[in-house]
Amino acid sequence: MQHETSTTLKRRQGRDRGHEVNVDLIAVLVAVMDGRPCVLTIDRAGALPSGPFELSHRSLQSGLRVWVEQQTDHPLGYVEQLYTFADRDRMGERAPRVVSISYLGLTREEDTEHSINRGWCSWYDYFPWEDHRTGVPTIIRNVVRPKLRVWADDAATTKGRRDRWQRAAISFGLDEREWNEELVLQRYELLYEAGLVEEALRGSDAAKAPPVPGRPMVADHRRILATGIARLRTKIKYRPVVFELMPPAFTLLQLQRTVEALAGRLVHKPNFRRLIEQQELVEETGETTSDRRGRPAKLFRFRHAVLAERSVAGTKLPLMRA
Amino acid sequence: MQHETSTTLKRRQGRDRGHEVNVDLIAVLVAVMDGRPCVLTIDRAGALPSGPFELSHRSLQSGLRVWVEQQTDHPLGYVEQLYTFADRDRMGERAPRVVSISYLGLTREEDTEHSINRGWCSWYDYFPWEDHRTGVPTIIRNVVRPKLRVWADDAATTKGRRDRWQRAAISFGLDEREWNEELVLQRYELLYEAGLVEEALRGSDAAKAPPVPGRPMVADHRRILATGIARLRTKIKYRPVVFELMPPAFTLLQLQRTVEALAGRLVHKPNFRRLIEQQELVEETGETTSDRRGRPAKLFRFRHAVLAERSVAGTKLPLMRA
DNA sequence: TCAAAAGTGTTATCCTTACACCCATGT
DNA sequence: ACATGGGTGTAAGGATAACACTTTTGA
Repeated sequence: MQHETSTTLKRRQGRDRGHEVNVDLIAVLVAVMDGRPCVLTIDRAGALPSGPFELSHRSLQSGLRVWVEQQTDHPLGYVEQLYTFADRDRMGERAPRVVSISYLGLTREEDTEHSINRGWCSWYDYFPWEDHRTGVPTIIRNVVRPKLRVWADDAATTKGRRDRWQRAAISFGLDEREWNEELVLQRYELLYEAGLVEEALRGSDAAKAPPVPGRPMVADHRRILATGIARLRTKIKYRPVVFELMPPAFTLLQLQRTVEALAGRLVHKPNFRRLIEQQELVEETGETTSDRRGRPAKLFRFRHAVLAERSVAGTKLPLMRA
Repeated sequence: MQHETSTTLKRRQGRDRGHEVNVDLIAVLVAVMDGRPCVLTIDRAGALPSGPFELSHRSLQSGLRVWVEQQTDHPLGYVEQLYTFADRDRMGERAPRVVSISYLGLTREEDTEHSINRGWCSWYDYFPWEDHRTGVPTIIRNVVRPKLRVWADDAATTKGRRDRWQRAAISFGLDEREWNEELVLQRYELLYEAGLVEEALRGSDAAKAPPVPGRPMVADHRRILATGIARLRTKIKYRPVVFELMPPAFTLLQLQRTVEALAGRLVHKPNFRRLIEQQELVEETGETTSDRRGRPAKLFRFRHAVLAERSVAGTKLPLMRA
């Protein structure tokens, strides 16, 4: 069995035909406007910008750029690959086989009427349970928790009921547990499994419990969006990616509000400022703002040098000194 | 431009033909045998187990399992997706267009002659500069550093030379910089860019400088392996994945040696033990070993409960208390 | 004067790191 | 005795979290 190299190579080199698949490139494009973390869709139905990967594309990323710029007139800045999906059953009814390679993109967008019309809307429209900036959303106590309770109790065995409830409680921070903002995908998948989001009910005609509030999206796009949010919430903690979402000059409070919009929770102002300055992520421009009420704030810009200077990796292992 | 939904949907639903691509599934299978972090290849040329994604496969993962089990007779345990590649130019000469979806798999393998014959070999054969357990490898001082120096000096401008050397120094921990074991992929890509690995020389017939030591692999498999190692070195720090590589019962030193094999550096024994026990990752089996010299060691097993109990996510933001 | 936002100082606590040392077993 | 590995104690230093407080502006 181990000496299949030659046949394997033949397959890789395409001499065996018949395994061709359609490959889609799909983008989660994020911008933060006035404290709202927004995602770009190409229509009201909630479809992320996407298009097929073609032989003419130089690479996956360049193919993605082509489609996004064509569909949205929006130039693409920072981009990173998210995940590749290909599950049957999750793409809606009788969908043909497609592999979706998803990407996360970060940009800046002015907060104008025009922008909103062009399909930017808050990701909390799709995930209302994710915004904890003003405390635990009431929807969790009033809707999510009771519905998950029912789902858990619906399990066949005692152990099944306990396991379901434990998963629910951990994901959503129930029963005195801490809320963990990074578990965006876990939460969505749990609701999907429990039949509590619209996407999960599409295949079957069975009369199920009405879903939890939160705008659905086309095909499995809401799952892809959840993947993107989760990735971004994790990444802002160890890489200076927030700055991709900021204008060239900004105040520390603006920066803080952007982080809070993404994380979906508030941060401690004095400590946040120290954290940023101590890490030498920013430098003063010399200017100040005074457009709003309150004391004028110093303007800062991102120190692009840190991208080269540091490799920033948390250790977390008790290494020996060299 | 924004109202392309219908055409986009048509494309997604495959009504436009002609964009079919071959999709390959490819596995980086890892096991640690006697202090050596091993990767499975299906031949002596250094080909990772792989095969085409077919319409009959239920999902990407299940397709992968089929191929790996067929090509290696090895059952697949823990699996996670790594990255999806599709660069032209990196697949060897005139290769046709292929999208490679790569996975990382962790297993246990007995350390027998049989195993070695079946294609397990140390990943440090492919990346000799990555093993810092016995100090900085001589190959870095004697080969890598001088060759990168030449490459850096070969840049057109002063700034180009400075930038190249800075990248080299950060990646490889030169000039008093700290070694960062997570930058496996960065290092390989840098060597590739500098024309210092065999894979980079394949296309051109130009007489280039001889490459740095380190076994090459088929197509871009060494890059995929580097991606897998990097992922694993990062992940062991925040998820209890090491245990996938351990036998059911083990001593703390065995666990430590496994971590060290993966990280490519030594850890501080007393602190390592405290870290493990304090996190309640393991529990005593009650037995002890005495097969070797030295005081008999307690045997431990992984507490599978922690997988459910905790969600383990580092904060790193100065959050406000709830 | 007050509200709102900018900023500074300081302390308590925890985690990481490092060092020092003792224990148990086989040769 | 000593080498090898197992195992504990503890103190220094740094990062984080929390609290209290001052400053500067516009209404």
